[in-house]
Amino acid sequence: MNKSRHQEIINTAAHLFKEKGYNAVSMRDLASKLDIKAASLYNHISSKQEILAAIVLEVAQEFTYHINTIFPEKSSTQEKLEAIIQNHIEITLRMTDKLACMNNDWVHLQAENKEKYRHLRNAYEDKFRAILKEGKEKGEIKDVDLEIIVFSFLATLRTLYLWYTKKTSVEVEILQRDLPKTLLDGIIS
Amino acid sequence: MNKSRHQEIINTAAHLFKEKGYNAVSMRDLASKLDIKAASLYNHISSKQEILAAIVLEVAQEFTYHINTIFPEKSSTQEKLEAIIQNHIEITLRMTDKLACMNNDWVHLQAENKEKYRHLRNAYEDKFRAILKEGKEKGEIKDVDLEIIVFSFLATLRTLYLWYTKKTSVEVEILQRDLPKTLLDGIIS
DNA sequence: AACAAGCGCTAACAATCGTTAGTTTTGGCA
DNA sequence: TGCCAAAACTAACGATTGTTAGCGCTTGTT
Repeated sequence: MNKSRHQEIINTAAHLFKEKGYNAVSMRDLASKLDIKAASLYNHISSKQEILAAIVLEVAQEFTYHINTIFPEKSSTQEKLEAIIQNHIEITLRMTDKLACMNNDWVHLQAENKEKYRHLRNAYEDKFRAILKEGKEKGEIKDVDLEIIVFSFLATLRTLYLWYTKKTSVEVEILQRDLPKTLLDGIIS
Repeated sequence: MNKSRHQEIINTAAHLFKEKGYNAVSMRDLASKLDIKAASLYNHISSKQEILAAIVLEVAQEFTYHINTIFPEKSSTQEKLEAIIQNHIEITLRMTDKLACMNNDWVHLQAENKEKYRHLRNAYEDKFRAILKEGKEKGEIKDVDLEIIVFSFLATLRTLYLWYTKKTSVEVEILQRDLPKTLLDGIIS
């Protein structure tokens, strides 16, 4: 039940891109999934590249928006990090296909759009870094190389969609309960 | 300084596949990087698909081999996990391009080769799971959902090559020192 | 009843793809 | 020097790619 044909095309594209990758999905593949001919797509979109940009930038902006809602001062570093983890889980559930597509296919964006994406992603990472840095200065976080924390957190959070495709959605509560534990407190008892 | 032209082709292909993805690299691209014509490639390899399979399966077998060298009984769970982390770091450094290619492009393998890869990967994950399970039974590991640990560890370890391209190789010792800490003991002080 | 817009269609384009056939060049060994 | 195999080349193939042009049907509004 899509609002417009435009959105329907983008959603279907995201689904196909997730499975096969941007370059392996032809406009004819996409059209056939929608039970129309490839040329008919161009009544709704202007190019294949535009579809990719719409998908990637939508998700990237979603992340940007959410990290900016996290209070700068009030809560503890731990609470902030937990909020970020919950954001990732929530977005992963809500827009699985588009998120997977963003992760795998942003490389295929052309000049301006690729730069826009890179900018959004860097801004997100910088926000994340800043939270960790503050936490380290306050002594709430261990003395471990900061970039390694950034990397290992985001590596896990960004690829949650891989986990979600394998498991049933019943186990989401377990993910929400145990993923923060694992990332924040480790696994050694 | 490659042993044979065959290896040189595969190494160059891995490099290009890493940057642009399997489908975005044409045989003409590959040939031109080697200063020859596309048709000349076929004196050394039989198809583009064969190149991909060689790359992906080589790396997958490397991982399989290494996890089988980890003692089943002797060492503690922590030591085993540290050994696995070191393996991932070492392989990431030694065959960055091929590893990246495996992670991104295994989807484009055809039937038999894709199945071979899936089998190797599943076997690796099972070994990893078994180590964790044993650790949990011995009480060496926290009572956290096992699949979440598997996922978050492997998500980080498999994408180390992303980190490596950004940072200088000088910081590898820091990675070897702090990544195990981060993954095993968490970041909250 | 006439019109316009939305949305599908067929047909075709130029470009590029992986790959093959057949030929020439190269370089090391007899 | 002459030979042979390895490895380069040119030319071309059929298929597929993203995209455009132009046409026709449907539907709701004037």
